[in-house]
Amino acid sequence: MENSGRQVKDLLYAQVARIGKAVCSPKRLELIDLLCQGEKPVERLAAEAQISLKLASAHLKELRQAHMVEARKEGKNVYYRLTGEAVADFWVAIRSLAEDRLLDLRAALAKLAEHAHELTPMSREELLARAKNGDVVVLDVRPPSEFASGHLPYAQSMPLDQLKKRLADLPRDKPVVAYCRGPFCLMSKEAVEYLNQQGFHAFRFEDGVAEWRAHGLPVETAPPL
Amino acid sequence: MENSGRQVKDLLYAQVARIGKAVCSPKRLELIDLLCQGEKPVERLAAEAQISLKLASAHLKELRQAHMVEARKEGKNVYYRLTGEAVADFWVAIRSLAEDRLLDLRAALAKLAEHAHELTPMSREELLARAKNGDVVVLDVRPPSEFASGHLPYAQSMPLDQLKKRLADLPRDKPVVAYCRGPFCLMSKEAVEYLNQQGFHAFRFEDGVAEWRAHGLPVETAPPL
DNA sequence: CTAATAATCAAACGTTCGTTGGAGTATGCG
DNA sequence: CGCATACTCCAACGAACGTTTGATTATTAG
Repeated sequence: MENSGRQVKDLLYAQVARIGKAVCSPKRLELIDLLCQGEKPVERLAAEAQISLKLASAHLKELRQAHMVEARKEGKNVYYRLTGEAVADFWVAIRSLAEDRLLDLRAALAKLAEHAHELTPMSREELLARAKNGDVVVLDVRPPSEFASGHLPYAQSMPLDQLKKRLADLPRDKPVVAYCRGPFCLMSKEAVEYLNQQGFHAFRFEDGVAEWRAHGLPVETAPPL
Repeated sequence: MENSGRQVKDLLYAQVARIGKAVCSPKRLELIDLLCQGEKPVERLAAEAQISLKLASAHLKELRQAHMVEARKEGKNVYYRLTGEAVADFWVAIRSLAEDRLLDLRAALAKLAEHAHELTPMSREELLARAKNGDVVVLDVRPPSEFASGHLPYAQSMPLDQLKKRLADLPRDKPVVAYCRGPFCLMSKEAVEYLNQQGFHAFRFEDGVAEWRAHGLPVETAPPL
């Protein structure tokens, strides 16, 4: 009786540990972060996480066995996606806990924002209101496919590699706020540094779509233009 | 430049993976679950998780290195506690995700509730309101020390091993709702089965204090009597 | 003081995990 | 058809992990 209780408990905790095992590898976490931006084929995931295709495939298999991602085959490609928003929320939660508890991580993030003035001094709600009014221009500097599968309201797609060619589209008299995949992504930082060099009033917004949605705010999925 | 970006990202994801590593072992998850009930010395943690003292010590060291628990020495004992409510919230979150995604876990939990009528057919808010009115009696069947360090409002302490002696304290004309450490704890199940055998109208409530608090509901820390 | 308790440390075991290389499977193209 | 692409499976390596054993450090009791 006492022993059967132990067996049940071992089984229950072991099941939760399957999720834990899935998120104990840095590369798997990075893949989850990438998949928060929308579904992608293995090849793209491997390239963006800078690992071999084989290794990406192996890690994705682990994530699939934990039912955190699922695959869809289309032509020669296998597209992976998260099994639900709960997985993205969990990624936001574990990253938040790590930021909260691990001083090393907080120090590393602070170093990324060493030019403090580059960080947007606005709350999510304020940004949303001012973007609605047209008081600020919100730029999504991720690749177009990620923009298409979900972006902040009133944001316009401005992939990092097109920024230099499309400077004329941007106002010089209004604040420009750039965001990308989230706090661990460096694309918006790069964009903001370049824009400020060119005389714009540019700020970085740390949220990605996953953080935005996890805090209960709306996300648009159809391109606005 | 591109390479330094990789180094930064590797560092960031590796930090988050420290949290993941801490929660990839079933025993460590069980220790976290136990510590959600309040601080405890190593010996008690080891006994309740049914592992050796040495092994418990080793696992607690891992958790300490992830800054999820901290220790306080008092006399011959070392008392461990969670470093904050965020850790308890995270435990609730990872367990919820596992319940959500892993069919094996859902099946095991359903088997625990095989007598469906034993589960409380009430929301948290409804239970709180009816307990306030005195329409139901809420029993905390955990050990007294855990009750003392935090319990549901209007609950009375009724440790499982004292239940048989104190049956006279319980009403036979009102529903009796018993809770314990949470969904993975079997104490409330045992209590409810016994009470129903004895002719009471007893129900199990799956939440523990951590679940209750994570959903934004109030927790009392001083014993009511 | 010595003896006993509570806990950690150090070493060692078998196991599992991350990663790589090679082979194998399905799909699309010419 | 044959070849290239996209991916998965299998085997193998070293590294890291979970667990146990024995020795070691604090603290209390006698």
